[in-house]
Amino acid sequence: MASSRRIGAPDAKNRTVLLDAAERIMLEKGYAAVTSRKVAERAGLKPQLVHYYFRTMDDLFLEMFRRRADEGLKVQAEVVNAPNPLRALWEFGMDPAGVAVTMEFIALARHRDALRSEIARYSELFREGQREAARQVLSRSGYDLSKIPPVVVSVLLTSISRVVVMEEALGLSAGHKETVELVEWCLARLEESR
Amino acid sequence: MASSRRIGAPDAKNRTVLLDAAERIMLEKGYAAVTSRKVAERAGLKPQLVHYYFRTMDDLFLEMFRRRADEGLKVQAEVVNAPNPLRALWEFGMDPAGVAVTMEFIALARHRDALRSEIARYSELFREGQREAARQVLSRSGYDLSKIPPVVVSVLLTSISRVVVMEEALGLSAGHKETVELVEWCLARLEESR
DNA sequence: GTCTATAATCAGATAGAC
DNA sequence: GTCTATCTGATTATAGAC
Repeated sequence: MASSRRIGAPDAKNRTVLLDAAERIMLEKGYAAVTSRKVAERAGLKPQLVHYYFRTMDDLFLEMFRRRADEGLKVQAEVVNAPNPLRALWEFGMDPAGVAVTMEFIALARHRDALRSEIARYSELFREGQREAARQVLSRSGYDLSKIPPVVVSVLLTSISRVVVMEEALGLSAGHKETVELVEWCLARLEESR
Repeated sequence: MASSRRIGAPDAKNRTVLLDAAERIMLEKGYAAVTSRKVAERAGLKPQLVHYYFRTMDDLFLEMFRRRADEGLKVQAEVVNAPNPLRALWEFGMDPAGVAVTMEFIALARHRDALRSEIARYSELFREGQREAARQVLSRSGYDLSKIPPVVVSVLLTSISRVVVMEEALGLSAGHKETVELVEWCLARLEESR
């Protein structure tokens, strides 16, 4: 049942302050540490204000995710205009903070349905942008798109960067150097005309 | 400060019951839902018993992880004896429950140091086992090991299976079919003598 | 439109009883 | 060796004041 309690304006300054605080906590301490008290404390506000601007903690997480994903889509749209789009996408995907926050949202989403479907929706947009970039690069370089479906390039770049960065964060690095070298060798070949 | 409170015997029946309950909750609802109350409820025991058998919740998580990882290492050691070891490893890595629990532990570990280093230690063992399997397969098939370092095969199989399974759980499947086909085509080539 | 006082519940942990 | 009574504090959320 939807509560009738009033909610703060979407463009209020404190709302943004709270989202910023929540995001920093999520990155530093994980999603489970994002409680109304800790968010408020970090924002320098009273805990009850979290519930004034966000009806529930789930709403807060949803807004955090949307804000970040919209920003990420903008960055990706610029990144694919680089001289070597695949290489630029790869480096974009190797950003430790980006990977960490994404992993937090995915872990959180496994059991929060609203967040889960929102992540799926946005992920599809990210993948579509990457697929299109790969399609252009591959066809420009003269590859047979029926043999190397561009979308596979997107899945591989996403998979490898995420797991390598995640493992580094855990203190595991076996095989990373060799794998990164192989990926970069492949990217160089894909982005060079034949 | 180490507490002097006594702790239950490692082989007590209820200790196992609690670990089982905790593992099911982690799989179904995520690590944040693994609280002493919920674990006890699922186990049909009193909440205080969790703290009798495990000094802290962190200890409980550590024991859950060790039990599972030891079991996983045993399974992997058998799997690499299959006729097509890489293919068998790939299928082992595509197990949704295995991936889900692993992801939960990794997310949890990012900010719990004891768990983090334990995961790193075990991950190294898993990777080493896979590396050795890949080394044997590749050299048997006549590949040049200096061109395709076997450890890369391990990193790639781990990365791709984890992310594909994770995305499926979110309801995202764009590019998966094509990627799985490519992986299986590669595996077939690697495991066939040339 | 913005914020506070307060309810109701849940969590981790320990000392001490059987 | 096994389990319980209980403390202390944190957490989400709402109704209502400014």
